[in-house]
Amino acid sequence: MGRRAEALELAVLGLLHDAPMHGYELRKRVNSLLGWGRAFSYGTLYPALKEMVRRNYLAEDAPADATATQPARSGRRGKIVYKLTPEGKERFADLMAQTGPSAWDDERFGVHFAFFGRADAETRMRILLGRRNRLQERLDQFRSSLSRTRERLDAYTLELQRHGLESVEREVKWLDDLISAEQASIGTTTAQARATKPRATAGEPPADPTENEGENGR
Amino acid sequence: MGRRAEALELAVLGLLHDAPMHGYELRKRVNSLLGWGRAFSYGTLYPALKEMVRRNYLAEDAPADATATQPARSGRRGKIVYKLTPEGKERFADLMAQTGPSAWDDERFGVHFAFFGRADAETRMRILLGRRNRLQERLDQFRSSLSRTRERLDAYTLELQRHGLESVEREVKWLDDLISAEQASIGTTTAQARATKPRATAGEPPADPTENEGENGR
DNA sequence: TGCCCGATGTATCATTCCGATACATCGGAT
DNA sequence: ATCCGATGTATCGGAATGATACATCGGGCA
Repeated sequence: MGRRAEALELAVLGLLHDAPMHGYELRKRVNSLLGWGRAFSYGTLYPALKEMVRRNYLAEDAPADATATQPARSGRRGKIVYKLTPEGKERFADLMAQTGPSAWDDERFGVHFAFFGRADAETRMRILLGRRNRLQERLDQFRSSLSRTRERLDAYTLELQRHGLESVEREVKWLDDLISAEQASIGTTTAQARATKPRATAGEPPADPTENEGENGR
Repeated sequence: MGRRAEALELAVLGLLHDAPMHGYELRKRVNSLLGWGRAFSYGTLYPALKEMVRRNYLAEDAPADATATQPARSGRRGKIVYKLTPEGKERFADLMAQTGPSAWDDERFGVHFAFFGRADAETRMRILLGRRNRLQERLDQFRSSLSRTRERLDAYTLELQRHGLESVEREVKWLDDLISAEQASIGTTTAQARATKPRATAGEPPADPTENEGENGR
């Protein structure tokens, strides 16, 4: 199926879990959900949506808007609202429950993480751990290959390498913090509304006192 | 031609500038040069190499290795060493001198930066500035879109957003530092071998929004 | 001595994916 | 009144990937 398409499928399923949407908005949401990464194009989204309808994960729905009576207007190209079917919910649950490399993959980890609120604690932990280990591994072989060829690099190339390394290191640290937070919350939670936030670092950047945190709503 | 292919072309040209190589090693070097990003596959590399040979940027060369005499062995699939032609050097210089979005693009910035040592100071500065502004812009619209929909996000999604934001902010800071370093070295250097390293973490932050080409991504 | 195996090496191809574009409607600014 | 940018659905040529095939080589080891 292709890793990327799989990530897209999960993202669509997850977003439609909250509310029905049409393609245009879906695309914006998916791409802002993953923010940083490469954006999905319509050439990927629409075929994917069709396939998902075909498999009965989604249902199309053309809402009768204000202009109620729309008779046999053939060439009419109306808005199409997609919503989740029960099969779609099931599919989402299946995909979320996966803990193999297909979950901590570069392409797919972000989507999985975004919907962690709908996964169980054990799954979360396995994915976090898997992701962390993969990055750590990559870090190690990168470092060793660097030390083998360091002498012949000019200053800019070297700086690029250093910066890349630092980024991945930071990523690992982020994951470590998240893992700690998860572990802490396992101890304190059994059948009770959890209030612990996954945020465990002492950051200040946004300077923006928000109270959000409904934990996972719906 | 495709952004990605262009990045690959520049990387190949730049690497062969130092020493001839064959495809296998070329691929390893290119991919470790960019480290973090997506790796190029052979299905991309070999066709690209052929095209570059066709355009006369590269010359193939089957070196007579230690086992000197290799007679009319027909089906022999030998190693192919690629080396830069004068046209190739020219092409490299042309690509490096570009300062449009095609230089500070997500795909291409890294390669350009890696070979900054062979670009002049003015080009370096323009690319750095362009890249910085592009990221800053992306940051702004991301922040505003976040504040518009913040209330309905669950904790994990929010954390993902926050982390993405932080990464880009850090990237901008990195660029700011590099820009400061470049500016400092402009003052002290005219027609002299520069020994200053690009790394100098005493940034004079943004200060001045110079001209920018905006070009939008998603 | 022979054999196996992982690294090196070149090459291709079906499938997947992107980027550009076409087409259409709508609300708001001038 | 009309222009224009945002919203919206859809497709297609071509670019890129991931998998695979094929081949050589050096070294470990029974």
